Parts: sequence; C-alpha cells; structure tokens
Amino acid sequence: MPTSENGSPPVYREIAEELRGQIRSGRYADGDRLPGENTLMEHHGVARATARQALSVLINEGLAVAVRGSGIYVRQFRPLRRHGARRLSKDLWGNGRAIWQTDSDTRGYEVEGLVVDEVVPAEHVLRSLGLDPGNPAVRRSRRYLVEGRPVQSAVSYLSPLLWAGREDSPAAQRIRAPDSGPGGIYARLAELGHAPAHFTEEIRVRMPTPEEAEELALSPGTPVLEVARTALTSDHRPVEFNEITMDGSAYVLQYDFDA
Amino acid sequence: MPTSENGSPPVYREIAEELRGQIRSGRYADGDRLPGENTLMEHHGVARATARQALSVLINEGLAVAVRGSGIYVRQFRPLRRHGARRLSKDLWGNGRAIWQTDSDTRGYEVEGLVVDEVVPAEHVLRSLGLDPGNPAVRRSRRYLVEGRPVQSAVSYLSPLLWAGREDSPAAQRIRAPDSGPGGIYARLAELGHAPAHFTEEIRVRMPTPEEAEELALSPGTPVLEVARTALTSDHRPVEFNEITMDGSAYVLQYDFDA
DNA sequence: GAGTGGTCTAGACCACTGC
DNA sequence: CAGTGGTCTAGACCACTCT
Repeated sequence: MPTSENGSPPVYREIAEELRGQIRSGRYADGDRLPGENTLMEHHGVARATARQALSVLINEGLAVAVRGSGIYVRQFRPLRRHGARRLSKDLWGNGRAIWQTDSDTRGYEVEGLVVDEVVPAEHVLRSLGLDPGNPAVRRSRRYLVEGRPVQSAVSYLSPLLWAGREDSPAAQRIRAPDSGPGGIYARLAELGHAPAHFTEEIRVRMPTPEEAEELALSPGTPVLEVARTALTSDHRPVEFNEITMDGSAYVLQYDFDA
Repeated sequence: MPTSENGSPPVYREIAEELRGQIRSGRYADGDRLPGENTLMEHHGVARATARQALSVLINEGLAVAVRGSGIYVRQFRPLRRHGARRLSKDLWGNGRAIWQTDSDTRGYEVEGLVVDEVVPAEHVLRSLGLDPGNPAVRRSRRYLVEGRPVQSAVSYLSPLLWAGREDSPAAQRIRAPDSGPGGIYARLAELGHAPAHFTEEIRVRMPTPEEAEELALSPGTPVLEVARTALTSDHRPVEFNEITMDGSAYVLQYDFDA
C-alpha cells in the first residue's frame, strides 16, 4: 500500500471497509454473524490469507470477535458509567457505603480475589505517596466483576507511617485485613486522622499487556483505561494511591466540575 | 492455539513475547530498531509469514511501528497533560486567554483547518444541547497540532437559539466567524448572557476508525480518547457541546476534585 | 463429520529507504 | 541496487463448534 494516497487501497482493506460499512449501517447488528473466511474467499475471489487479513482488521479495531469453530461476530458494547467527582463525595464513604456501590447502574459489582500484602512499590507509586525509595507499603489488590464479567482490577497502596505507633488500633488492623469495614478504607483513614479531602485522577489509555488481556478477558482490539488516583488530606498530604486498570470497552468515565 | 492454557503457545506468540520482554527490559530503547522479518526467520527458523505475525502483535499493541523500506522500531511515547477542571476555570477565558493555551507544558499548540458551518447534528448532540430533532446548530471544527504532529480534533456545537433576535450582535457574529475573538467562544457566550458555569465531561476509549487514524496520523495499535463535554449555565441550561477525539498515546488526562 | 477459525510453510511481486 | 516491509497466492494440518 502506498505511503499516502494515490492508487487503489489493497484488497483486504476494501473488504474490511465493506464489512465495516455494513456493520455501521445496521446491516449486521450487535452479535450478528459476519461472513467467514470461506464466504469472503468465494465472493471476492481472494486467497484465504487475504480474507483473514480483512477480518483481522475488524478484530483489531474492536468491531468484531472471532469464535473458533463457529464464526466471526459483531462485537457488543454496553458501557458502565463511572462518575468521577460524585462517587467520591464524603456523603458516601462517610455513611458506611463503599465507593464502588455507586458506580454501576442497576447492575451490581462483585469483588474477587482480594489480596492484602506488604511490598516495596514501584517508583511512581512511592512518589505519589510522598515516600522515599525503598519504603514499604500495604497493597490491596482486587478485581471487580459485573454480571460475571471482569471489568476492572484495582491496586491500592497505603503507607504504614499513617498508623505508626497505633498498629493495634481497630482502624489500622482493618486496613491490613481483607474486610476493610463499613465505609471502606477511606473511613478507616478518617478514623486515623487522615480523612481524604482532595483527589486527583490521571487517565491514560493503551493496549493491554497479554497478562491484562487475560485477567480482564479482553478480546483483541480492546484498549484499557488506566486511572491513577491519589487521595490527599485537607492539608494536602497524600494518603492513598490507587491504580485501576479497566476494560476500555466497558466504561464511560464522567467528570463534573464548575467554571 | 488452545482456548485456554495447556500446550505451548504458538511460535509467533513466543517470538513476540521475547521481543516484548527485551523492549520492557530496556534491551531495546525508544526509537531503537528491532530485528526485522529476515532476522527473525533466520534466528527462529520460521517462515516469513510467521515472523510477520509476531511483529504484527507488537505493532497492534502499540509497542512498535513499522517503517516501510527501513525497519521496525520501538515506539516512542511522551504524553501531554490535559487538566480537566483547572483549564476551564473562569479566570482563564474571563481574561481573554483561550482554553487550549493552558494545556500543554512548554510545547505550544497550533490550530489547523478551522471550519465553521451550520448543520443538523446527530441525535446524541441534539440531546446534549436540549434541542429537538431536526434543529440546526453552528458547528466549529478544528484540529490541534503539537510540534507539527496532530494530537486531537475537536468539534463544537452551539444552538442559534442562543442569539435569536440578536443575530447581528458582535458576539453572535464572532461565534459564526473563524476567529472567535479574545477569550474564545465561552467569552462570547458570556456576552450573550449564557456564561458557562458547569461542565460535564464523558470519556470513552476505542480503536480509531480509518478516517480518524488518518486525520490524527495514528500508527496501528493506538487507541483514541473521546471526550464529550457539555457546558451548562448557572441555571443548568446546556449552551455548548464539544466532541474531542484525541490521540490516546499523546495524552494524560487529569481531573482534580474534592471529597 | 462438515464447517469454522488458528497456525504455518514456501513461494511471488511490489514500493519504498538508504547507501 | 540491496534490503526492508506490504500485499497476495496456494497449499497444509490442527482444534474447535455445531448438528
């Protein structure tokens, strides 16, 4: 194919373009089965590899998914809505509700594979927490499912310095326990005198690593959203760093703010 | 390849995995040239198509880019930071500065291909503006470049009802002119008595359409960020809808808010 | 068992880059 | 002009799904 315009596009692109148009126009709806390799070979008089290449374009665009032994299907797409500001308002965790309960519409979240341990976090995590290199942190990892499907995995980091000298307090113990108690981690931080008052979230997009693709059961052509949240006290001390990796096709992020 | 685990992964995946590891470990740095098809064929004793398939994995992951006639190179990645709340504060457009001037660090934006016209917008646009189906709107489209590279394209919609009966006022004329004047569109809206007070932004991710890939000069494996912003007055009337498509590899979005 | 997609081989011609 | 990636053909064997 030429670097820019001029001659006609390669055959496989034209086939892909034709199918793409038919998907967009509604000729093929969500979940419908697309013409397979054999059909495309006949109809367009091309070799198998060329038909495959056309289909791989759609798959890498996230428009279609291949099911082995069955066919190629139009991808379905019904995102969840995640609210930025509203969901972290003190009203919620101040009253014993966990954050993620406000996230999804009527569909409920399930938490899976919660692991709590202590590690020396990566450099960017330490920086966000205002810790020096080599310092340890409590790490809380888990995965969230909606309707049985994994949609995000989250890892939260907290510095043990926040409860130094009070290791045995109920709040400090809960932070290191799988069940963080009513209101979650933020309520415990408040009990320790480190109530979160400000948040900053950084959003990045990229294609998943193979590990992430497996953990979130992503089909090819699905990008991930990476949300890195830092929670700060009213005097702007960082008290938590949370790294969330989300199925990009599963979410719409919403932020509301004033001029 | 097996549906889940068991047997060994296909050859092309192993080759891709090996290269991926070498990229991550720093064995190949940003912009370095990776072993090409011929090299992989020799070293791994595979056919050309298999070597190609391995490389296409990395390319679709956004880790590498192919340059015809030259080689395969490790992708570089240095994102811009786009601030959500801060950049839309009234201090900025209230004083005659355009929004995008606050966006990029030291690198400057250039605006290109500004087009102003009147159209009947898509349904979701009309809904965001609170307009009935079939209503027209002024559309302002443009593209932003950083260091000569296209990074986002934006389309803004405004209802003519906002200046009904005042078509000839300076503000209304500027809104329909390529140069919207000091402070940009939001300053003009304020002059018309529709000063934006609240914003809501919706963020979506997906793989680009071929048209978007061309417009933003995206290399394969690059997702796009879609930011849909609605500007509301203090009495919550929508006055502008802005749809921004961004090179996902070029941006980090940041939002700051309080508990 | 027929049909589907997944992997792989061994060729071919082309357009482009860089020396 | 040698080397690179881009496209394409014509086969092959396999694992899986569906009926």
